[in-house]
Amino acid sequence: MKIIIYEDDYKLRQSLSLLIDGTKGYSVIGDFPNCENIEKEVKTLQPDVILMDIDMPVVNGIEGVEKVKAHFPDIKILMHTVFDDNDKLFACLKAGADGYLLKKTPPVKLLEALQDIYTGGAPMSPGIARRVLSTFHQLNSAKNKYGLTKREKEILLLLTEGYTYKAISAECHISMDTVSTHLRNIYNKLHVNCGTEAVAKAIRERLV
Amino acid sequence: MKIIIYEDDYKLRQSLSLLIDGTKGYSVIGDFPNCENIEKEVKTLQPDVILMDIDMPVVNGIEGVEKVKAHFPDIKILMHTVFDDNDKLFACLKAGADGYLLKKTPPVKLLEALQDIYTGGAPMSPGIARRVLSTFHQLNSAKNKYGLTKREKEILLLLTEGYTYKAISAECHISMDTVSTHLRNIYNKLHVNCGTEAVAKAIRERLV
DNA sequence: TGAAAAATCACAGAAAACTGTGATTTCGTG
DNA sequence: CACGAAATCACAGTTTTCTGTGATTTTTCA
Repeated sequence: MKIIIYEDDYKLRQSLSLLIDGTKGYSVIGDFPNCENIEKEVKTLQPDVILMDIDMPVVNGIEGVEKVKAHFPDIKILMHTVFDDNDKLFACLKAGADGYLLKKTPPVKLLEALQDIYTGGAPMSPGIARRVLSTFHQLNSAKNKYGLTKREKEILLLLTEGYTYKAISAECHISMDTVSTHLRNIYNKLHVNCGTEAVAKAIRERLV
Repeated sequence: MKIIIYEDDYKLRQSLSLLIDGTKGYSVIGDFPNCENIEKEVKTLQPDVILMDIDMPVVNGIEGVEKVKAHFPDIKILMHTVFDDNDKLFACLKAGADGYLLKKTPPVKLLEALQDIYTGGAPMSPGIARRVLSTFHQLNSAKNKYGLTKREKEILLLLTEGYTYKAISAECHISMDTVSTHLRNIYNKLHVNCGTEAVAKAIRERLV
């Protein structure tokens, strides 16, 4: 397994390099203090895995991830950082990071994580994984917090699909005035003033 | 750590129970073939962790998760299943599962996962974790596949927030006709016919 | 610096959406 | 069965949105 390390702290970079390169099966083929020339470095060295800090001068880790993933989506990137706030975390995940470890992770776990990511896993520190999963949780909950009726949901759904009042009336076999009434009630229940706002709210809060 | 097992296969249930209960620090306080009376069982036994199969007769694991999490959100639930398709996976996560292991997981890893979930982690089989992370990936990509200009994105954003043409014209210090023109171009680029449809597409595809 | 892209404005008619007010019918449940 | 919630319809007036057509100015970039 060929590894590159990006880490601005010189001593830490050396320690990591020693630890990893000194373990059988792992080979550190490069280490750098920031992502300024990451494209060239990756292209030249062709690593399997990149161990990536976030907070680095000049070009930070998140930009680094974007650059690498744009050209080499198969190279795995393991974030290694002190940040455990949601903003940084999800920015990394969106950029395409394949794993996310906090720096307090013990060396043994770090080596395991490298192995894991190399073989198709997605290692995360415990709290991080929990945070990621919890983004899925509420998706279902509070499903009907606005008290929409069955018919109202049906009509709101059609509205989100671009149906006009007339088209809805045809689809539901009711008069346009009835559609109008339903939508009026929907707008009141959602506390919005027009169709576009209702659609936005419906999709954002997954009401449909 | 007090554990309940839900698993319809009698022999597997016995094996799991023996394995886990026979390990120091783990205590299996109940095992059942389905989730029919899960609320009562959980209330009576007060487990720390539930090991949950999905495909069970009468009341399946996903419904089980929903029932437990509705009343006891702090009890951790580790899914243990042969299914590795996205539908089942995300259904479980939305229901509130805290971890997801495939049945091919070796016993040692299963015990580790129980420990992990108990201490606030979210253990997942390698491929599963990868699948979960990849849902975040594309969120950024194809950002501008419709070729919207800066101004167009700005106006589309306002539209999704419920601004009328008039309000947009005020906000952007341009005439209503210009707003009209911009939106006309936006609708063309997005291949939609009206504002609501554009808003729906913009939010669904995260253009704004 | 010259062509293309982006942003701006104008006018006008047609279509659609929104609001107010009021009423009837259907349906499920205590 | 009675009651309330849900669903239905009607009418009318106002506002907003959409479409067609055409044009000018500003910016960007090869």
